[in-house]
Parts: sequence; C-alpha cells; structure tokens
Amino acid sequence: MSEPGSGGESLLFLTDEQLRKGIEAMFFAYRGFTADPDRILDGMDYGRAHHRALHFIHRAPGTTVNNLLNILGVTKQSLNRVLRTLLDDGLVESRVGKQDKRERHLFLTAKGAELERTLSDAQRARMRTAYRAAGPVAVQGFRQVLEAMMDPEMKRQYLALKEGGA
Amino acid sequence: MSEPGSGGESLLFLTDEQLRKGIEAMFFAYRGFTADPDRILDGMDYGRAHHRALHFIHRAPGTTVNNLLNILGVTKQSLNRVLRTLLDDGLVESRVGKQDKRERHLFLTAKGAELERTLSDAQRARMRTAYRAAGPVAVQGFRQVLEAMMDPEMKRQYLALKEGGA
DNA sequence: CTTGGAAAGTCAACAAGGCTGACGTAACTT
DNA sequence: AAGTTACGTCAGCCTTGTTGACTTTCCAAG
Repeated sequence: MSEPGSGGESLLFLTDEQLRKGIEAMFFAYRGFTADPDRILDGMDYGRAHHRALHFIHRAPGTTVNNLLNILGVTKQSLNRVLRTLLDDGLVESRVGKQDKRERHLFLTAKGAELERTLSDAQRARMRTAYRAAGPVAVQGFRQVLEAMMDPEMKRQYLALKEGGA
Repeated sequence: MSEPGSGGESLLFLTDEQLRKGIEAMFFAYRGFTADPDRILDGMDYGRAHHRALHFIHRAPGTTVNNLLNILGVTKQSLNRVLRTLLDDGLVESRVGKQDKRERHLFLTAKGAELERTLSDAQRARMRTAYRAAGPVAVQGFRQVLEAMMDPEMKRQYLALKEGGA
C-alpha cells in the first residue's frame, strides 16, 4: 500500500474526501468567477449570456453564428435572442460571408468592444489577484486540472481557441 | 523589468493572455463539472438546484434552512420551491429544532441519500480522472487558485464546511 | 407578560435564459 | 433540379432565479 512519504506516489489526494473538497471549491469559486461581470451587467439590460457572446466574438472576430453556437453550447434560438439585442443595440456587427454568403461573420463594434473590455477587466482583475496569491506553480496545476475536467469536445474547442490566440 | 529566466520570479503568468486562458478554462471546465449529474437528472423531475440542495444537506446533516440559504446564495422562495418537492417526494426530512423550535433541521432520507450518492459518484468519477491525470502537485495548485478566487464570504463558508468534514 | 424581531413558509408575479418544434429563405453542393 | 446547410424567427414551455407582501411560530428582552 503506497505509504505517503515513502518515496512512492501517495494516492491520498484521490480519496472521496479530497474529491469532495475539490467539488465544493469549484462550486464556490465559480460564483466568485462570475460575480464581478454579473454585478456590472446588473442594471443594464444584459446578462451573463450577453457577456459570453461578447467574450467569444472578441476572442474570435469574424466567427460565424454556427461556430459561436458550438462554443457556447446552446441552441440557435437561445443565442439568437441574445445576439438580436446586441445587434440592435449596435454592440455587434454581422457581415455576410464573402466566400459563403449564407454565413454571417460577427464582429464587435467600438461600443461592443468597450463593454467587453469593462467586463473582462473586472474578471481579469479577480483572476490576477488569485493567480498572484497562488503563484505560477499553482496556476499551472490549476490549468492542468481544469483541462482534464473538460469533455473531449469542449477541450477541443478550448485548445482551438488557445492556438488561435497564442 | 523582471526578465524571465533571470533568476527572479517571472511574472509572465500574469499577462492578460494567460489570464484569458484561465477564464476560458474555467468556463469550459465548469460545463464538464456539471455535465454528468445534469445528464442523470435530465428525465427525472429534478434539476441542478435539487442536486445542490441534496449535496449540502448530505454534507451538513441537520443544517437549518437559513444556513442552507447562505451556502447556496439564493432566496428562501427559490430554495423553498426546490425543498418543497424534495420533502414531498420523501428525499429530505425536516425536523423541528429542539432548542429553537422555529428552526427546521434538514436530513436526507434513505431515498434521498441514494440519489445523492448516484449524483456525487458521477461527479467524483470525473473529478478523480482529472485529478489522477494531473497529479497531486497540480491538484494542490488547483485548490489554491480556486480558494483565492472566492469572495471572502464564500471562502468563509467553504472553509467552515472543510473543517466540519475533515 | 408583552412585545419586538428572527426563522420559516407561502402566495403571486415576473425575468433570464435554457429547451423543442416548426417553418421560411437564401445559397451552396451534388 | 434536388438536397443540404446556415441563418432567422414564431410560439410555447421549463427551470431557477428575483421582489414584495403576508402569516405563523417562537425566542428573548424589556
């Protein structure tokens, strides 16, 4: 039985108790993760769904509606409701595709980019504080565990975004 | 300007780009985190809110409604709707407090404990796979960053639970 | 012992953001 | 010419969150 400190790998970090703590940490941390943007959006006519759309359009300018649908993991009807308001309010611009005229390519307007920046600044500020407090080694572990937690398809999406932005 | 590899602490892990990757990792990982219980609950008459209630009642048997309210961070009306169905369906039992008879202490019934176990088994299985893949050092970092990401009040709740269960 | 306030429960109404199903149009593909 | 894909939209539904108002019960302080 692998004894802790005996030189072999201790498996004590895989006990149900440790796993439960990890689960609860995810629950409480995710609340903090979304708290700042939520606070900013509260009072505007937008919500978390608008934030997500803005984020990924910012990340992948010119993305198609279908692509965004896959990334966000919602139905087109659900996305459409959100996208509709962003388009009407002039935060997002939709351009007909040049190769394929069925596709719509999405871009942030100056106004949209401004709101995106406000939201992501707030979210990054918390992230930065947490990163700084935990240190670079912890951050690497953080990312490793999160990646291992994703569904394969989600991980594919995540890595595709990472490459594009690197 | 702190040069990477110059012996001092590199701060490259605090760049906006690194922070953005962390943000996206949280987004995609949380989807994976909730996917398995959601799948199980889909088709039953319960949802994620029921899962959360079951989890924390299991964790802290005899907890009061008010306490649960604080942990979950929702209004009593919202919790009541969920709790109502769990009580009616005999998954949760509510006992009048002995000291303070205004309080209701919540417990899982055998049936409730069974569903809770089914759900948490699924969630732990994914967690265990992720932990094993990333290794103990990564897991420690994972937990450190998550704790640093919580609001102070949430962190208090989280730590209180941890102590109780340790 | 009365009174103030806390804990709990409930009713009603509403909003955000998911979902399904159905349908229409334009444009690409075979 | 027919089939498929991308997008938009109408209609309706569900879950889970919110506020506000009101009641009952009961503890604790005056």
